Amino acid sequence: MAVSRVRQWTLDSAGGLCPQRLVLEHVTSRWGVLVLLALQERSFRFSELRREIGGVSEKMLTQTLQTLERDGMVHRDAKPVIPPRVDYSLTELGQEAAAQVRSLAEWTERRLPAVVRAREAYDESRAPGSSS
Amino acid sequence: MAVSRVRQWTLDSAGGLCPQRLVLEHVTSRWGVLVLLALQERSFRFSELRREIGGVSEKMLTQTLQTLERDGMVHRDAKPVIPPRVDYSLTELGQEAAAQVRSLAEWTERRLPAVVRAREAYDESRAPGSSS
DNA sequence: CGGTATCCAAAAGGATACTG
DNA sequence: CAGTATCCTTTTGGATACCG
Repeated sequence: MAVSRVRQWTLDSAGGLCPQRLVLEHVTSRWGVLVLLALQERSFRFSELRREIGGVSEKMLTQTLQTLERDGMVHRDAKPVIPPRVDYSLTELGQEAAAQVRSLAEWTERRLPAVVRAREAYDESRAPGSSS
Repeated sequence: MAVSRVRQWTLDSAGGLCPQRLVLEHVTSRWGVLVLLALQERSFRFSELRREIGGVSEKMLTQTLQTLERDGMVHRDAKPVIPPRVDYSLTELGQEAAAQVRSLAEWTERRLPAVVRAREAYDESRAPGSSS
């Protein structure tokens, strides 16, 4: 399969990220993950989504939504009313992305105990005083 | 299911990332993805892995490997010989992580054409001169 | 060979003020 | 309400030099 060729996933000739890597970056980015998970449930208005996620600045939410919209994952529905009302939802492509991300998120959650144990073992194995 | 609670995946009380989010960050990080994909094939020595991935600095490869080792994904086997020889391979947990990441990577690759089309449509719809 | 330590440039990200 | 524009801080990451 094509993905087995690791070099394909590294830098492009110009020193930037390859196209597929950019998409992966967008959907797994700090806020991208949370936007996809939230919108998978239902559509949200901008401020509503901001409250739902929590801790995200206006700037970053705007940027994340625009990136995902450009990538064809998010649909933006701006109603021409005053005050402005904009609804965000997932496209077909976005639903697929959200499903992938959710799968990864659920694996992470399932295996978190194993990771925590590994960390404790790792930290203890080189803790100061362990050999005195 | 637990992951549907988006708030659980956002910031912790101290303003940092929640534990599961940190793990996800590690396995989907720029070099973490490439390390997992490479080591899924076979084990590598440090310099060998560095060449295989390409474009990664010593510092970042070291950092990535240490993070993944601490998380219990990567096994580090340092042979006490001169010159030093260190082999890296995936643990059981790491193999699971690699499988998840590969699945996401393959989806990205499959759907890249749709993303590219979406981007073109997006860019063209607000290209200067489209309304003059 | 396989790292560590340090320094510095670049990029990400938050706070604030302002606009349609 | 839903952004945009600007500034500034924090984080990331690469280059270099050195060590076991």
